[in-house]
Amino acid sequence: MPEIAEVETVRNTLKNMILGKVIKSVKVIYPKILDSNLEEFKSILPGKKFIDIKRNGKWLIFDLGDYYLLSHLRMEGKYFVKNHNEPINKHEHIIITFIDDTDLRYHDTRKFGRMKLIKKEELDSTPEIKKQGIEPISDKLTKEYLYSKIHKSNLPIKTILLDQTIIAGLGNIYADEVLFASHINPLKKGSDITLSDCENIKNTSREIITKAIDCGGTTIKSYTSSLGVTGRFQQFLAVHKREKEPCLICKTPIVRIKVGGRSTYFCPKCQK
DNA sequence: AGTGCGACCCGAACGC
DNA sequence: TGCGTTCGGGTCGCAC
Repeated sequence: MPEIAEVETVRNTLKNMILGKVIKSVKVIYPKILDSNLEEFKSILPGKKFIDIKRNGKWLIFDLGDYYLLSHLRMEGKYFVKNHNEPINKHEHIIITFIDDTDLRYHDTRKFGRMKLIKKEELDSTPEIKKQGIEPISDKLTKEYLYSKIHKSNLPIKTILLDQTIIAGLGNIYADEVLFASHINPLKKGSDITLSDCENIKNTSREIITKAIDCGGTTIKSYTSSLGVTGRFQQFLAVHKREKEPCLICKTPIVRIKVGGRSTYFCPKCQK
């Protein structure tokens, strides 16, 4: 599932593949992916050029000149660049064809991803972007900021870390990893989180996301015509998806519980 | 306002 | 073997 590091990898890879390309036509096979008017989407895109690709939290932001195309991959969204004459896969829902007869194809087995076309000046007032919190790799993420957002909440810290309006881009995997690295129990209430905890969360989230982005970067060479989201970060996971396996620090079996409806992995000894 | 939960999807894992 | 059922996961929107 793409989190901030995977989205950053997709962004960098796509920049190398589609910047400068001009759209010839658009085919929308599954319109529910769009949070925009279908007819507008199909009529506005042709003629636009991909000028840049930005990112905010888990949102990809394609710069088309006077418009932005926003794209959220949710669980399994992927982009593929293919020749226009290749057969359309059953999970390819949006096809953007360029004047050089290559396609940018949006592929999503779960159909959870979303796209939205907005005028450039609307970016800062678009709800999806406006409510993004501070990214883990931003200098603006301070322990004081985190403490102010966390210490009045009765929710478990795991749930708080998944709130994109506080930290933008952390998902279920990295939230578990950050809490393990910070020695914080995922069920600890926001109101019990200390300033020192916040400093740990700030530091470990920056370290983990930076490392994950670096890992994603190392896989760029393996992308050819397909742009998956399989980074190499898996090999560094300390707790996530490691139920019953020994803790890397103390050998205690990793425990899996549900927090706020989400699978949560932690070490009961290291994360009291 | 803060919180909880169903809905959205469908492939994989599971149960019989 | 093959069928039906359950689960997961990010975010939204509705209910309380």
